[in-house]
Amino acid sequence: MTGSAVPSPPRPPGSGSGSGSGSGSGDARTTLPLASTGEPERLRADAARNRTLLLEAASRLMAGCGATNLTMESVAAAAGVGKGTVFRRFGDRTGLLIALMNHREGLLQAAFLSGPPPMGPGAPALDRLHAFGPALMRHEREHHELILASRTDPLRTYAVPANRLRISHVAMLLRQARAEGNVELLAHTLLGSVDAALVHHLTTDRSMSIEQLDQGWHDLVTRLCAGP
Amino acid sequence: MTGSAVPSPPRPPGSGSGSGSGSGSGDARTTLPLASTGEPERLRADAARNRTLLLEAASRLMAGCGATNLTMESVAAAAGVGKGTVFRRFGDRTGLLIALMNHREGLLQAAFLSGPPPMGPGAPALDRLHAFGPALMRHEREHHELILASRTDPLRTYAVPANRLRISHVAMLLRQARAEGNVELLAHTLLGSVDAALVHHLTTDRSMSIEQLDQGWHDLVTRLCAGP
DNA sequence: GGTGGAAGTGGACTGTGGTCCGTTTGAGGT
DNA sequence: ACCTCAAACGGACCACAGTCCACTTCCACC
Repeated sequence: MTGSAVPSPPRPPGSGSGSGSGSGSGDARTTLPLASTGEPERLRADAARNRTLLLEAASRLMAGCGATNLTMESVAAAAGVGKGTVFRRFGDRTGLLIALMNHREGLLQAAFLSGPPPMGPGAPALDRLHAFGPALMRHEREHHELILASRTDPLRTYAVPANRLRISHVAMLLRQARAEGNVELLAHTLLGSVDAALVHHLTTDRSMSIEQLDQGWHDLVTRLCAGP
Repeated sequence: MTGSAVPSPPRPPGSGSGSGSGSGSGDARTTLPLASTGEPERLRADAARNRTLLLEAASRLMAGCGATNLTMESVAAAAGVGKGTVFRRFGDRTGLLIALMNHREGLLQAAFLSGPPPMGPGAPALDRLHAFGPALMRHEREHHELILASRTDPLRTYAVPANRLRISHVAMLLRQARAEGNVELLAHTLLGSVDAALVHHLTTDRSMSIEQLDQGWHDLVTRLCAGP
């Protein structure tokens, strides 16, 4: 089920939508903008159909050959369209991977936006924060190949809808938990500590266990939210 | 996993001679594995000469056209060698950029390894930590183009000598400052909060000032090192 | 039902990263 | 001096990302 609620950059150049989510005021609890970049503009029927075909083809090929071996031409061929179509729709290879990633992010988003406590609404902000890190780490581990492959340009990461949502969500929780300081910066710091690449490095090359990282997250959240 | 896609280069320079930076016990104060990635292995005279020619040519071209417009062929041509030579020496394009980056890291390393207090040895660890962040941010801003361009593969970052040195240095200072918890993880978190890409994003897209980020660093260091 | 034109399509084309392999060169051994 | 061979070299070659533009299809409006 390709929900098609997935935002994607129909316009290759991207250039980001202006000032989007307010720097310090948006409350994701009340507004559910989901992936903020807004719904993709209306696609013509054939374009929408091809978009779905392409995402499915890409997913299928990736499962078979791995993300690094995914070529634009093979995706186009597998979907039965021309190569130009892939580029028009997703801008570039990274854009395709990001679209794929956003598409798979749905479950996690549902869990922390509207799922049951302690991650979803209903639990105290601090509890939600504590629950968020471990869940995020596990999610990223599951999709780490795609996530890492889609990170070719470090700056682009910050424009990915899924990541923007995470940031604003964590920032909101920090605000609710009365964390002091620059909450946006704190949110980035917190999320950086469970970054997919970092987790992969620490568990693979530095032989840390995922439980150690969970513990690290708890410590960090505790320290950042603790009153003076 | 498709067998770690890193197309192991023929002769990647360095490869770290991973001395120590022990998982949890080494003290970088006494051992100076130094980044320098040293001059790696002994190169034949002609190879060494060409290596220098290539780095100079690359630096010159980059100054003129920017890192993104740097092509391997143009570097080879400018240095008066064949394209194969560039690849043999640096493995791939990213390898060349990383080598260039390591090369420019010298001053900063000297400053925190053996410069005057408060960053260099002689000052209390906590002071050194506080001084480190702002200096690092300014250094990265100065070279952000090269730094960002060299980050094509997120995992590779952790193998870059300069970054490994930073990590172990910060971890050492944290240990000396009696920070509790997983110091290696804390070091990554701390450094992540002043990551070049993040700083660029926050200052450029989110209109934060560098002084706000300095403040954020101080708060973070204070919280992470504060006793209970 | 027709029609104008914007949106979408496909595939030839280009530039660059990366590989391969036959040739050359430097340095240690005799 | 000469010999030997691993290391270094160079450039032809290949694959793939990304561009371009002539052509086709949808759909909003008559």
